[in-house]
Amino acid sequence: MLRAVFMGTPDFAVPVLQTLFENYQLVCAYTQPPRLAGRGQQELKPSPVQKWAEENGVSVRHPTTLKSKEEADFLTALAPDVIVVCAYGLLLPKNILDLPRYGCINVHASLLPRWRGAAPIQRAIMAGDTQTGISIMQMDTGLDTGAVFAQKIVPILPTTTAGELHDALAQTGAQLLKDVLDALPMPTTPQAQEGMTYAAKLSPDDARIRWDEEAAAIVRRVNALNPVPKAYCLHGEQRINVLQAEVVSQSTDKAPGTVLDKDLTVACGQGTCVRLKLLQRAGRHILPADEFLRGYILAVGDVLL
RNA sequence: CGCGGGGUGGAGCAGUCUGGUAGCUCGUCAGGCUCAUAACCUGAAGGUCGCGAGGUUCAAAUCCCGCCCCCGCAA
Repeated sequence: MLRAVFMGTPDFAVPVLQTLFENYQLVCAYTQPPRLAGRGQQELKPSPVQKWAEENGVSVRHPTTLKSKEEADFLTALAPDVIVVCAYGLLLPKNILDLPRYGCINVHASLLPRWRGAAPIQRAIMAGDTQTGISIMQMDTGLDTGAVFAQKIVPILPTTTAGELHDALAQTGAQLLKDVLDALPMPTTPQAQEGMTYAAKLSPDDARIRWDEEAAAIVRRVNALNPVPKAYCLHGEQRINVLQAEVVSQSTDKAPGTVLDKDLTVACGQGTCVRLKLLQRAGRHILPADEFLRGYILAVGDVLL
């Protein structure tokens, strides 16, 4: 049976970890060290991968770097046939990439070479892609540049949120990884030179709704940032998160950001309109538009910023 | 000790600063109107105001103390 080491950190990596645990000889899980997280009394919080691993009796290591001789020796002693990496957050030095018989295999949430990097799921939705997917690749020293074993497409609907896509891709990734591992040794295909894009990490600025964008783009932003970090706008001093919105087929000559009616239809760029469906003001729960309006006054004519 | 908002009839909120018989928009139930309705009219039920046989007071949703829970930002 294949002897594997896993390296990953967030929720997205857990299904992959689980697959390795259930189908192969998983000898160790690497993850990012516990970090200060949560509000109030900041507490050291283990990563989702660490949590799952500990609950299932998988030994965990969370070094701050893999470049030390100590880590290299430890990994060598584990003698894995393959190292599976999924959203780990640490660069793997060449000596480790070359250590296992089958090298290091990465599960990436995009159809490479499109969306290499940190936030492929959100960027794909935000860009209006109608499909994305999973790529299983042989890692090399570049950032998501390795040759690809297999890819699987996952569709993106106009209403698909990052949360939904995240879950779908995580499942698909775990499944496709298993297909590849079971087929090893398996040929790879170098990534195409064309069509390469980088999925930059989301910045706080990315979450701000820009009302001068067209309605469709605003909806994509809303979907891409749901459930985290949440697209938002301002009503005076009030921060209002928008969790769901839809394009409305009507036009307006009102300034972008203007509330047009009691159904929360809002003017966007080029005379387009969106209707806000799910909102949340700071400190409050997420609410459907009608309930939101029951306790918060967003009058027709008000302008969102 | 990272910053901050909130827990009030089933839902969402106001009332708390300036203590004094609990309010608003919905929902629910009953009846009416209507060809009909998620529309309209009338009436009704439903609240220990997060918890503490805590403190202050003649009197606490409101002031003070302790605890629990939820959420926004930041990480």
